[in-house]
Amino acid sequence: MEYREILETASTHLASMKGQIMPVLEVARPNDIEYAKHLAKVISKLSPLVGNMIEYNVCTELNKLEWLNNGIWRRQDPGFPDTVFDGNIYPIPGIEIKTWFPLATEITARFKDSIRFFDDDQTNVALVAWLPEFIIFGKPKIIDVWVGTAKSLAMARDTHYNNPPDYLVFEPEDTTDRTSNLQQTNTNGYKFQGTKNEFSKALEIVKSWGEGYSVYDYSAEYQGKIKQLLGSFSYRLDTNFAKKIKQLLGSFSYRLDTNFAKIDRIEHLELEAFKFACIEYKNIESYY
DNA sequence: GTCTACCAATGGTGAGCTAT
DNA sequence: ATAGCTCACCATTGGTAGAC
Repeated sequence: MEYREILETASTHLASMKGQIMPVLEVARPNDIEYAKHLAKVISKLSPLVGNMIEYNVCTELNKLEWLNNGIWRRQDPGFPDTVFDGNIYPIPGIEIKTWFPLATEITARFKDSIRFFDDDQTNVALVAWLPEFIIFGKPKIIDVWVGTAKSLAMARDTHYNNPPDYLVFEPEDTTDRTSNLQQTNTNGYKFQGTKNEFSKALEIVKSWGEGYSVYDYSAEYQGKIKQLLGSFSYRLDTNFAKKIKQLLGSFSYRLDTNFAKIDRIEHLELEAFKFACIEYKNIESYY
């Protein structure tokens, strides 16, 4: 089996898990209305725990299929992606599992990995939407699954966010010399915080880069340019003195955007369609 | 083996803006 | 007036290295 074939088979199988109940835990049925109200408020707290259990379950599920002695699916936590095919196939196929509790305010899962890791398109992302079988109580139930390529998510994210000088997207630094716990793999986003006047100045600089200045590019050259706007010390110092220095160097104030790459916001076409399909389930009547 | 320092990464909430 | 949405911000976690 070739790696694309393995990914394809696994992805199809994951999609077929729709409707499955995960017998991992059960929330007891509330006996009175007061407790039911309370439960409705806090049920989303289960999300991280159930998410992890679903990841574990998905791995077990995949190993039920026949893989022609090429290997087995193995869960790595921590590590990226969550689930990899451990065998004699290269590049190593993998599936990153993201879980979504559709009653929460938004899809809180993020996808920050640099597009540089997906050259071979060997990684897929599965978004698993789940709810308790009776909305606020019962066992977790998979209501739908979407699978797409990691590469397409990364591309959607980078093109959606990068828009200098208003918004800058940075590749992870070269950390190959560091120990494993200090390795960077994630992109990050920074939002402009300066005044209108400063913005016009920044825009001038950006325009001076020439045609295609706002198209995202992970090359060292482009990254160097946007890094100049941010300045290496902008988030450490916020005094008038620092502001003056930054003006002299042509760098401006930015804020690290911790919402960056939430998959709810990256405007990935297929994922948006899936999202709208799932929102149906927010309507409790449609659920029964 | 244990403790401290440090770090990447994630799940989640709510104020305030906007369209109706 | 209000429902829905955008965006800023927070709390917390799991992990390693290095000193002792």
